[in-house]
Amino acid sequence: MKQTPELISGDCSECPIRHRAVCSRCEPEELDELEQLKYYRTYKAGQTIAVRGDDLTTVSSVVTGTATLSRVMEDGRTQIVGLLLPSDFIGRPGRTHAQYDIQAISDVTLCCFRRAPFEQMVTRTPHVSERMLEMALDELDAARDWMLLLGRKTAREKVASFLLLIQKRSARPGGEELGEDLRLELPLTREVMATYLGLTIETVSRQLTALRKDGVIDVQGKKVIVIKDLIALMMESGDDDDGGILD
Amino acid sequence: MKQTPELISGDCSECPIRHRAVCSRCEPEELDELEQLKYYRTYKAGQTIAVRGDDLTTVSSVVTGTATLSRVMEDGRTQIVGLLLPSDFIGRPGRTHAQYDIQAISDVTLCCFRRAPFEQMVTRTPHVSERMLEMALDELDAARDWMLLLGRKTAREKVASFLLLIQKRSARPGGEELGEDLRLELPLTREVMATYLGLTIETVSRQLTALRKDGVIDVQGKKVIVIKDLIALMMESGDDDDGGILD
DNA sequence: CGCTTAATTGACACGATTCAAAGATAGTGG
DNA sequence: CCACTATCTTTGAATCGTGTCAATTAAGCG
Repeated sequence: MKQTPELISGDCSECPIRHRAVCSRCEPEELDELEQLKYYRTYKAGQTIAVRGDDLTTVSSVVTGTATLSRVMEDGRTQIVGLLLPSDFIGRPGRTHAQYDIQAISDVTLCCFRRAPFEQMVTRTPHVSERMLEMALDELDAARDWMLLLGRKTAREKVASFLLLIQKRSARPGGEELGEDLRLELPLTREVMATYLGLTIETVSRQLTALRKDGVIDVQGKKVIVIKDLIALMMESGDDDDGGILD
Repeated sequence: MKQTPELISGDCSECPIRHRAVCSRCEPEELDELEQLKYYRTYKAGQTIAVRGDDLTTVSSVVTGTATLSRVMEDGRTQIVGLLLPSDFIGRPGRTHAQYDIQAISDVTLCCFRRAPFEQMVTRTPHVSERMLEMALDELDAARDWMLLLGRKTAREKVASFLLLIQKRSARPGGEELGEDLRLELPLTREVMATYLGLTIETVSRQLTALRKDGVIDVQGKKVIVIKDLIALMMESGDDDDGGILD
């Protein structure tokens, strides 16, 4: 679990998620206000950030690392219902208790705000609430796409869709259309994949093997997957194109 | 498909969804402004309201009736990703194309606004955008709960959960703790149920039969289901309680 | 280099789907 | 008012995909 401790300056203008988080639309003076409220908190990989029912005294943005949102049934069956990546927001106005379990799956840094002052701030600064609405609606779309996957896709389609999701999210903007950003470094175990896809570990493993044998991907060790045939993988995922809906 | 045409006055203060829709927090003068923009549009049961990719020139609130949001795969597999009930909102700021197919499953009346003027209005009236954020986050929670259902629940649990969902939503506020609002009039065919639950029609039918044979429910004709044992049904649904998270 | 944990593979079981047919229901017209 | 018809629902039998349980292999770390 060694990881270079990423030193994060207190200066919001230097923040790696400056342009995407809830604060992305803020004017300099609004940023100043946020800057006074915020503080950082870090979690190690595997650590629990919150469990369902917890009193949420803070809200936060993910600055670095990855966390999962999940729901657990009484008998232990678990479904990951969201992946929290840098710039994603944790908590919501008007809700004092956590609805989901939140776990760090890599080392995570959060930019935290005490809830009450943050909520006051939000009502005063439309730039924050506008951005929060936009982010919430994006998450809603993502959740609904995932519902299609969970409800209707086969195991093979699920795994293919997952690899494409990771590929899209880890793509460095600009440059990868040259073709060779198709090497995925998964920060995730098979268990996390399975829990996200509504499958078992064994099934995920079998589907990866099958895709490898069919020449679509290459599996190198536990954490690296190379997409050998992106077009084929897209076909396997069962997704149609977006019909030109990329507002 | 006969249905008494519900005459809806143009007066927002008389509106059946006045207290729950995006406009619920508006001051009288804000309502006046909305009133000038709005117009009603009706759809018959079964009619398509929008298909994925459509140019959305309007946004709207459901006033009466029920509609579904769904995603369809190329080969026809379909998943309903949301139920639109009175007060639910259709469309989103900053998005010009429909992301989902929208279909009326009963006769539906929408309160419509042309998109551009509505968006301008929203930026000026925080009461609307606040409410939209709240509603979006509620929908997100509902979507995530549904992900647990789709990913991890058995067919029997899915059907039980569905009946409880309908029961909760059709419960008249106050009064049903006397016990006998447990007669559900489903406006839905088995097909809609199946498409919502990620199952086939046959499986839904079998599970309803099984629940009936076990004395949990009673099925009267196609559209009426009586919950004979609510506690048992809750057990069957696989949901734990909410841990006291009812903000 | 060995040890611990994660991942893979295999055999089998079970639940849900598929395909097919019969039964019930609601709407229509005589 | 009843028969007729189209549609929806239920039921049955066989199949297929994924889960379960168990054993083996590989990877990563001290």
